[in-house]
Amino acid sequence: MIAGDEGIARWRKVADAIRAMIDDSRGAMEQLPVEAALAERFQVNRHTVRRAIAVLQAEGILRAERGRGTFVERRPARIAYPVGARTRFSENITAQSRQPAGRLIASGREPATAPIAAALGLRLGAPLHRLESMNVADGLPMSMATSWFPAERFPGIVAAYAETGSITRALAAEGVDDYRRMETRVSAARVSPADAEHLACPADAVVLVTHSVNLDAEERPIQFSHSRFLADRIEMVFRT
Amino acid sequence: MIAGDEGIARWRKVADAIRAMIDDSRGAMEQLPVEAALAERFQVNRHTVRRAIAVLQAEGILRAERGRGTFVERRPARIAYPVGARTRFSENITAQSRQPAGRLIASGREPATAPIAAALGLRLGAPLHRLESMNVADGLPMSMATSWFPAERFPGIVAAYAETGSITRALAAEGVDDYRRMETRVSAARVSPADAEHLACPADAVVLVTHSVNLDAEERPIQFSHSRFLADRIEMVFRT
DNA sequence: TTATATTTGTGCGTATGTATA
DNA sequence: CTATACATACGCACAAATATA
Repeated sequence: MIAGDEGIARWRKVADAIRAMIDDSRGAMEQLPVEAALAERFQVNRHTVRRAIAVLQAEGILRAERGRGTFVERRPARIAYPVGARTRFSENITAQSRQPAGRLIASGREPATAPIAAALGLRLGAPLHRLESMNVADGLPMSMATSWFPAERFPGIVAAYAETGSITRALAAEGVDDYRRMETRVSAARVSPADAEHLACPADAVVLVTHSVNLDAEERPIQFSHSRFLADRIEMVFRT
Repeated sequence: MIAGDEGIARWRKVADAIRAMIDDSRGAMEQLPVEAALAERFQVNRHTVRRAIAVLQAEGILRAERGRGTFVERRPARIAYPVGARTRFSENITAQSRQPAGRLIASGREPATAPIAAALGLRLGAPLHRLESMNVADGLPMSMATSWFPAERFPGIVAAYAETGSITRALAAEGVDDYRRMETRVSAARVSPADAEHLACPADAVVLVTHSVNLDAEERPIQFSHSRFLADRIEMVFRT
């Protein structure tokens, strides 16, 4: 295909060639030729083309749709998500004139594991309410979150969230007028299969993973949460 | 393979079964049976097993080595990387009794593009020094960074970095005794092929992507940087 | 040190399923 | 209903890296 490229697998060369095609078109190419045509053009088997397309899908450059074709992804700008002591999902989203919504996915009562007990200042095994939720902006899924609350202090937190779709309002219903975020730990990973299902994203999407602790006005921990934000839809902004 | 699972692809079922095997072993399983054995056990073609293994590799659960076998990844704990106004890579790393090192990968002189000019408060096309570097802790690559500095104010910044391996010391050599970080924007993505080469990581690794601006004591922007941290080696910690 | 076997990686051919146009 | 286009699955063959006798 190219001179002096003996040691490189064909599917890599095909992937590079397709990437170059897209770059060269400068945004003009919206759809890829069909797999059979690409296989013919590069003189390889259709499987080899498919492997190349698979990696380009993983890179977020292409999106294949069964029965329709393979399309070049135009990536939308990320929503900025300022994180600070007073971070609230709904406020962040409404501030960008988008429509926020929180949906209860699942909930349960469970004993505190070591890291959560430590974060919340509880004894090991203390009863917690676990709340799995999804956050949406303008109907587009943005993130999944798992939150733990001390069950004794917040007996009705799950019901309150189910009704209001907002952690802030659910906490208010349980008597917490104000709270602030203490620490946010940020990492990243591939989306889990279960989250991918809810977020309606590719199985190999990348998520920003955060762990954070919220404190009430008396500096008592009230919530430990673990959120997964779709990395191609959100960008976190920290001011220091 | 399992009753009542008609609509699910075989490779998915195999992937789920392997994931369950690993979970069930509770860390005891270090190596997977060979592909042929798995194909026999699950009564599928070897390609089907390979596809399942491919997704588990993408999830970071497995690592295949040609000629040796397929191994279960034990994931090492991430290094905490506190980010604040006074974030310095070397201080962060030494604070955890690890040995930091910065290496100059490439450099160049180029005109400011619109976003960089805006971030640095320069006119469009103003001359910049671009500095590509790699940061290492204990000999293990941690991140790649691209930094831009106003070329007129910092004519010798590249040489100073090449000599010291530290942005802080290079800026000091150029007359900046102190600086602070203004804003950090955090997202995530798959590693680029070029970065994967330098970081010696899998081609499908996930990176935390940050964009940040540093200011000198007079609040003048002195540096715009774009860093890519390997997400499985580092966790950023923001205190708010 | 040298063969040989083992194990993963690549590539092709073929067939069939499923969603879309 | 038919043709198109991507998705899944199997079988075969050989290459490349590693392990073992």
